[in-house]
Amino acid sequence: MILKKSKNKTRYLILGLLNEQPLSGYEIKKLVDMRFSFFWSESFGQIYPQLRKLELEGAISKRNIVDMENTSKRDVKKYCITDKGIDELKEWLKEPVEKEVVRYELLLKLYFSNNVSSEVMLQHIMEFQVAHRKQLGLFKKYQEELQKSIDTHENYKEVLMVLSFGQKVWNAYDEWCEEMIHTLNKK
Amino acid sequence: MILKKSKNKTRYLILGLLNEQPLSGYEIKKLVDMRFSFFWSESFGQIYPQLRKLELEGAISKRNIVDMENTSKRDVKKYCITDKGIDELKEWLKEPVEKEVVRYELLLKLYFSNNVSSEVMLQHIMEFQVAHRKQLGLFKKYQEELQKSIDTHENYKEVLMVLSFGQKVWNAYDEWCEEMIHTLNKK
DNA sequence: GGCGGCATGTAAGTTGTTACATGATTAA
DNA sequence: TTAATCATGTAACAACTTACATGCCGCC
Repeated sequence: MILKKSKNKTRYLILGLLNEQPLSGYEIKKLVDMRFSFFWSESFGQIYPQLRKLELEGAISKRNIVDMENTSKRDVKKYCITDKGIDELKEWLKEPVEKEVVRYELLLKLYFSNNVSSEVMLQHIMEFQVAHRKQLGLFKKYQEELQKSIDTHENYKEVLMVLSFGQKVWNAYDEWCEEMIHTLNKK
Repeated sequence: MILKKSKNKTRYLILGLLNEQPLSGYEIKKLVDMRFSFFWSESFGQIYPQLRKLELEGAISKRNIVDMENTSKRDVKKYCITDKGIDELKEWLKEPVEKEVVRYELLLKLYFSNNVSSEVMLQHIMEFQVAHRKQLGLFKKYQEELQKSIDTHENYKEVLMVLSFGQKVWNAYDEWCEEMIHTLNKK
């Protein structure tokens, strides 16, 4: 009987984030959208059920907070990581990284694009460039912000490395787009 | 009543490939694994049912071939694209490209890696580099091969553009790995 | 005789998205 | 008062993987 390991990365994403600070499901979603969106994504439909599962298994614990701070009566469900959860996170960090999932619809279309006028591909590539340039601008902003708060971040070096990856790769995207736009315009 | 468009890209992958030449399900899988693996993937569990669906809808047609060429009696199911299929392919090519799916487990681990010794991340990054360097070497080989058979490829320009994307991005991966290995070794 | 590749397919399970329901609070 | 945002959740669906079943062929 082989023990099947969970391929569900949502689990470890939650553990990783809760290891920094207690969070609610909603806050996790927002954090991922803001910080991780260029290399990761999650939906509520994944987060909430996984939170329940992790709690049942004792990897995280729930604290119903009646929010003393701002006198609002709404109770937010904040989750904290447990020792068991920390252990599981560390185990996962040591395991080999699985091959990343990438699916570029742009390249699929480009490959088959001899069936369509070159203006169409030009348009697609220009849109791709605009979308990714927006992200490219954000990397610098994040890096500067991070510099200001080096002391409060125990993992600022790691975050810088992640941002550096983004910058390098998104820069490659941009250069490629420039070349392709040039090529297609000559046609 | 809003018409829901198929987000299932397998459909268009099949149409695109069959527009070049008639193929069997098995051949489609092999082709994707060889040519597209750096930006796309498909499994048999996606291909075969989609072939059936496309045939029922009249976008492709089946030819049971008794394989005259090599005297084997096995019948291979070769599929051809129909005019209806060509129309659908062209329509799809014109539609805006959806945001690509990317999920880098490596970056997720890196982000949380202050909880684990730096040797662990060093190992992960080195493995990432080796795997991607292998692909980086293939790009050049493909380009050279393509040069030899320019005349027989009506879409060689498009293929070159796709390969150029791979080269630029995989090169960025490699540079980033080099830097990170350097940084982590100093620790 | 057995193994690997060719070839087609399906069933079960997992993963992930989307749309919706609910309701409170906040800001225009 | 109406829209947006906060906040939690679920149900239905869609997409995708994995493992298996089947059987042929060729080769060592």
